[in-house]
Amino acid sequence: MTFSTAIAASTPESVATAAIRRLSALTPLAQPDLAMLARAADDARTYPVRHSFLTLGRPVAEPLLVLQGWAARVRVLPDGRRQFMSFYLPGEVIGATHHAMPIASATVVALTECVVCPAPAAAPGSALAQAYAIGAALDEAYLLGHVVQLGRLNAQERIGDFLLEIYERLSLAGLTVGGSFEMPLTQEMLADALGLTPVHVNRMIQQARRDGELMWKSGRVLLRDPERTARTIGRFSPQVTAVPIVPDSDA
Amino acid sequence: MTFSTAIAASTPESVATAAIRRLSALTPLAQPDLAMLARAADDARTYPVRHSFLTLGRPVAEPLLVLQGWAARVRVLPDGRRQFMSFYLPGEVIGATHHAMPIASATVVALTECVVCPAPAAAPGSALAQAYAIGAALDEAYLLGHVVQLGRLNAQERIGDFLLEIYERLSLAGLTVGGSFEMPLTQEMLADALGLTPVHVNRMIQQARRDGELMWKSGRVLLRDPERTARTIGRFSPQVTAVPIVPDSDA
DNA sequence: CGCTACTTTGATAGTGCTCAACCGGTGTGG
DNA sequence: CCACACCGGTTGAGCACTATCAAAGTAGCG
Repeated sequence: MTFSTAIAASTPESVATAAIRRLSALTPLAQPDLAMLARAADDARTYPVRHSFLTLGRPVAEPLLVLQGWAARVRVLPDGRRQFMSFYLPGEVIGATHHAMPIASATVVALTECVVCPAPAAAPGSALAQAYAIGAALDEAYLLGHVVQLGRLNAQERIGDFLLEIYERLSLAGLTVGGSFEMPLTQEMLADALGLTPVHVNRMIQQARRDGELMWKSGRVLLRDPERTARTIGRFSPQVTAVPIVPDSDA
Repeated sequence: MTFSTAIAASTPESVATAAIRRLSALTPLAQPDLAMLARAADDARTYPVRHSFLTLGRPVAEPLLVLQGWAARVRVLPDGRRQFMSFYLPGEVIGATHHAMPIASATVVALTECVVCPAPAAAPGSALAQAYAIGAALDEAYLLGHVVQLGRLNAQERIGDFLLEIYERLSLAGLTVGGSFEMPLTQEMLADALGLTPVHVNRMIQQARRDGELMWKSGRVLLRDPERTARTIGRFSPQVTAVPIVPDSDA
């Protein structure tokens, strides 16, 4: 209940506002879907940092919709090296097992305090089902982007690319304010996402600051010129709008 | 028709043998499914090296079952840097779009001459559907493994891990002979998969040879002691058998 | 025989890592 | 109210791993 109060305190917002905003951004949702989500949010539960939502090799329970907070898929090597493989932000679904694989292929832990609720089952063909599908596709696109990032970008580019991706993702949920956003990760966590050392992450961030690329103070990041940064990295942004939204007849 | 002749020439083998063997290894297939596969293989087509099965941002056509050869998902940065994100080996499916995303999130190219056929649609609940589902889960597990590899393994470990993974995957298709297997990738391609330089890949391979870890001659690799190598890297192998299968009669 | 593609080798530079210490804010207990 | 501990961020020195550039060696193929 530390920094999340800033969001939860403002009046007409429910705990599910950001998540609903993101899903609506993927596909405009109709009333029944919104009602389902509101109802599901009544079962919201709060989990502390380091809580494991899923454990590698253990069965997957129901899919969870993240309402607030950050979670991540992580793998820890026997010698202690750690790698974050992907992140779950508000409006994203943990354990959306499109394929009927009952076994978790990775551990999912809470990076911050997290509020989650059961992801309501979408009626086949509904807008919510569409939103889930797009979400799953984005998931994979982010993962592919992560591979490129780790394989072919240098430290500075990785940091820029990562922040741009987070910026885009949080924007979908309405969690950015004028190019700035909450970044609850420590530099050590960032290092574990980017395949770097905490010390080196620190140095590269400082250089980016000196170069006027970003501001980063007390858990909040401001990207000075996202477009320019994206261009210099050659960042590829998965386009949500790539899906033709044909309202009348679809799958 | 270069090295693949070694496989295709032997008599009772069809062009689909390896693929069928892999799918059967994922889940024992019954007669109707096998018949479907055999029929689909009649529509097999051969594509040359560098053929694009899918192109980033373009619509996805029908899913394709790889019968022979290797393909890969690739991303090329504006400045020419290249990264392979995942591979498709015989028995694996290109464009298995579990989520209804009509747009390709990556380009898929043939790394060798490839024989592919349309992946026959599986009846819901059939063994083939189950095989596809397990295949999709493995796909994701390999991708997650790739992230860890690029993020937290050094050059030698990456090479070892990669070869072990390929060894396991080819084993499912029956394409290994006593710990050795065809490895059609050039060292440059390997570098693009592992996020390294061709020169450095070459040096690390030579060191692995000197250390007695492997033999590598004219496109064929022999791992001397896979278990030991796996242990020293701390490799995590996704378990196919995690899915309950009735034990008494298998392939 | 000469091409082309791939592998190998050498020398040198640079990016990122390791180790170690210090700084600053925050929470806790005396 | 201050001492202390703790966590995360910051800094420095030195080193290791990997990249870069350039060239030579090798094998298949027309």
